[in-house]
Amino acid sequence: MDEKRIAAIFKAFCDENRIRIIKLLRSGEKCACKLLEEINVTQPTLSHHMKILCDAEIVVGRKEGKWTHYSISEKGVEQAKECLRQLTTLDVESENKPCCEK
Amino acid sequence: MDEKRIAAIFKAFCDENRIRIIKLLRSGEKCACKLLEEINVTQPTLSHHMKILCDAEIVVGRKEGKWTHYSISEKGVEQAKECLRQLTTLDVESENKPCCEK
DNA sequence: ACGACATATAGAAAAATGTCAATGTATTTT
DNA sequence: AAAATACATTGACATTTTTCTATATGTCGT
Repeated sequence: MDEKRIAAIFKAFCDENRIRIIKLLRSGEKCACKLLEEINVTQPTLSHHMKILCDAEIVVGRKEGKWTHYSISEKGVEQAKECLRQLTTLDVESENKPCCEK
Repeated sequence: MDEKRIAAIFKAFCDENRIRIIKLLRSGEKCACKLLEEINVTQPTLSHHMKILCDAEIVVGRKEGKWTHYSISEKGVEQAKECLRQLTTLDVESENKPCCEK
């Protein structure tokens, strides 16, 4: 995966309000109006955050009439975890010449 | 952990250059001058990114004479993984009233 | 002690992000 | 059909982040 996409995925988790939204969704699917009651932003701001979360595929939206129900995407979360794993797993294969020795 | 700290941890992973730096460190400890050769920023900008990575505890710096050797912190990475797990694990306990029903 | 080197810090400019008010688009309710 | 509701989009503004140049700090070699 390219750096830009990886960055987009983790951007989901680097705003305080988005973290609050994710925490709220742990208890299950919620519609935007419910989320709006719980976090202290205006409706357009919430909508903006939901877009970022959905683009990162951490959250999915399900439209039903005039409501949109959001929930955590198990698939997206797995991808984020896998991404974090790949990024941070040491590569023992590549021999690493010590650098900047005296 | 509070939202601010969680955000700080994941900020490590939401800049393209920092992701490149982390990828470089997978092959083992590297000094700043080596990293500088590989990513396309000035020395102060690299220094700035290293500070963010170290503050997030994803990377640790080891000073040795005039050099600073950076490496991925296994401990910090584990904490990030655990954090991601906790954030995204569904809470089956809390019953979730369906909201916004017709 | 002096010059060269490695890195950090300060300050400013540029770019990206978060926020809100106003407005648009569906859909539902009356 | 009109009003109300739920959500998205637009555009403006403020804040934060990224980046640079210039400079400071600390260490090494001579």
